[in-house]
Amino acid sequence: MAFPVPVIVPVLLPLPLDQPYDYLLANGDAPSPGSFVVVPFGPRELLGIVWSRRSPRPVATARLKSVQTVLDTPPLPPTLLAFMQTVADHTLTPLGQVLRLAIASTSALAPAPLKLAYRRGPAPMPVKPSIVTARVLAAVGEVPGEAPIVAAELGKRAKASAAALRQLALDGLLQAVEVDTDGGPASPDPERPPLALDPQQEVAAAELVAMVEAKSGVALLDGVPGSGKTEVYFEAVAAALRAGRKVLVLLPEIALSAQWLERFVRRFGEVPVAWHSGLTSAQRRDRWRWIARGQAKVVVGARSALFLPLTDLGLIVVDEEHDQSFKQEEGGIYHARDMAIRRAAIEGCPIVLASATPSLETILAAGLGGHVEPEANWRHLHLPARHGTAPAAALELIDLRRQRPPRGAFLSVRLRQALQDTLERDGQSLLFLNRRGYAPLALCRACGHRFRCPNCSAWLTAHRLRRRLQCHHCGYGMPEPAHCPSCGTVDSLALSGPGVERVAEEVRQLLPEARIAVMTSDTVGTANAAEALVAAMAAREVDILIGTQMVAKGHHFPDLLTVGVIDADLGLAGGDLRASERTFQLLYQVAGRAGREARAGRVLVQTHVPDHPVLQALASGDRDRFLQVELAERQEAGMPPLGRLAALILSGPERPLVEKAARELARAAPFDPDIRVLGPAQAPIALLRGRWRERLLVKASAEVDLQAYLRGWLGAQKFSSKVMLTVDIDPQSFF
DNA sequence: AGCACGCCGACT
DNA sequence: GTCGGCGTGCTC
Repeated sequence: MAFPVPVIVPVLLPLPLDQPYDYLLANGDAPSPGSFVVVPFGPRELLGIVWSRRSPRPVATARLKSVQTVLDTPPLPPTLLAFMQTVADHTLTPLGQVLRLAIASTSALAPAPLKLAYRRGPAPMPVKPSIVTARVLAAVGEVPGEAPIVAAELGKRAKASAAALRQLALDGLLQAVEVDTDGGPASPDPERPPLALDPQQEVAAAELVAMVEAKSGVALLDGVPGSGKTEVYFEAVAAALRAGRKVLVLLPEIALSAQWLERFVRRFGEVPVAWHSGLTSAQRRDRWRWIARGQAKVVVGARSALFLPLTDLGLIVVDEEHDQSFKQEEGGIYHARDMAIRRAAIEGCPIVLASATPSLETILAAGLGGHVEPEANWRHLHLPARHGTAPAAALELIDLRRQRPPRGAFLSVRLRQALQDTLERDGQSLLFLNRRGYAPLALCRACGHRFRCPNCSAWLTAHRLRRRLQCHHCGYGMPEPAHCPSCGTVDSLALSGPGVERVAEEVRQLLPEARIAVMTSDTVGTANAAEALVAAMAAREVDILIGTQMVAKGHHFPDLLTVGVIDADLGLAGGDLRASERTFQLLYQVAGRAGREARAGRVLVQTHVPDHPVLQALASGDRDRFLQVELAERQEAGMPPLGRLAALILSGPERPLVEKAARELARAAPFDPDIRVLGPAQAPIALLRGRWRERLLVKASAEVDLQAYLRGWLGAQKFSSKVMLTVDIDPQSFF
């Protein structure tokens, strides 16, 4: 008989700590790594997980505290633990902070509460039952011991109140029981007939299926909007399901729409398990448990789904892989696409990156740029043709320097005519302007005072509908002022520049009979509202849709004939590293909305710089030429993806302290011939949410171990507690 | 991340 | 004379 020997278990806590702490467990067997435990930590009690390796700096056994509880929640799988370590190493984020991403919510760990239900009780049927009693007894069935019915459901079916049911239970006519109603998710069926694919799609699908069978590989699935990328990767999903393995599909939050789910249901008969920020805590709890228990076969979610405890993964898909929203900027900075590639490697499964406008990183790795050989195990699957026979939309640049819109207006004559013409031909139009609100600048007509945010270095945007001035970087807002706070002049507010609300106003004056809708995060706050507007558009209840980048994402509107881009130059300003790439992707996606079925569409792009390479590439429809030029430029500048980059951001409420810390940090940078440290310089938005920001850029050649260099440098640094350092590996934007 | 312990200003 | 500010440091 074995004596219960106390074991030492390392426990990782969801705090910004880089190491597990050791605890004692009194009764023998150590729980497996990934198990959930509650431990005392200083004066408090915390939820943590058993980690896979001991703390590197052991503490005397006598000083160890004991694990308080081992929860019976399924442990996080070993592959997820390995993945968490990888993410921590790559992003220089403390391991414990990465754990926070994997523990969706504490309530996820509680089992679903049991529900009150009733079945037929032992008491005999009364001779003269009341009407309600008769209805209830008819609903539950005659025989005691039949399957119980959940109280709420029974009440609804028999039109009986909760009190009436309670009374019947007291009388013994009903018997109250508690039931577990969590039956798990529906199972998508891979054996249903696949959707019709054309020969090129068949070829791509077969390659993906082969990758699923080989359990490895990275594929760029590259095809214009409407080329059927989704249907193609569905066949890889089916192959993984047939092999009894599971699938994770990552989508940008906004793309996780009813339209995507409908297509999935059409192929697989059931909905997948969706994971996104809009779930209620009960939904989150149930779904997390389905996934942890291995019941969820297909999980589709936004970037946070990457940390779900899926086991037996047979395939990961990152759809719209170029999308900016895959880059998480708060609470641990990581890029979901890059991390998904690492998770696939750890899980031993292939990964598909789908996009009509792939990121330069993906283009380069797939060997498409012609700059370098493709990385081993990468392949490029091209879907050139549009599914169906829609002709590609013609794209026309409108030179605003020559075709100046009327004073105070933002639509050129050419664009106005196109809208009118489209309306007369009974087609739909879409106007794109990546600017919320009415006007990006509010000023006093009398003294020129400009309204700015007190917490950020940014102007306030005027929102006419709400009659407010609003900061788009923090929550600050104020009512539209009746008089100027600077000179006191009454009614002197002038609104300058266009926002979508103002464009809507202009269109309304121009075409009073048109049905107009505005789609921005202000007008459609929830996923459901966005869904409803998309449905209204698809049902031809809207003639002209005006929106921000929300409208650029994969919606399908068959009668959309005209797409107008109000200001193509917006994204090009600012000298951002990825300005060209982003603008190209966004405008290409917007343009892809036009004329997707039988009728030819047209795309009109207003610009002041029609000669800009991005716009020339768009006009010629030559995506690959744009990629060549852009890659060559990045190579010249030593910028990603041909070089490596990290941004160090110091921030804090006191400007001098932040500046001093930044200077000292730069001075402490170790010398390395392959690395250049630039800065410090003020971040483009120097004041953000009340914090001053200074930035350093670390540039290295592609072969350098940037993380090792940064660890060596930053590990030795001490900061005042009023200054915070954020490390952004492979920064996407410079804000 | 909390929370405690530790040194300098305005109050019962 | 204390109450309390938040700056530094620790938590197995």
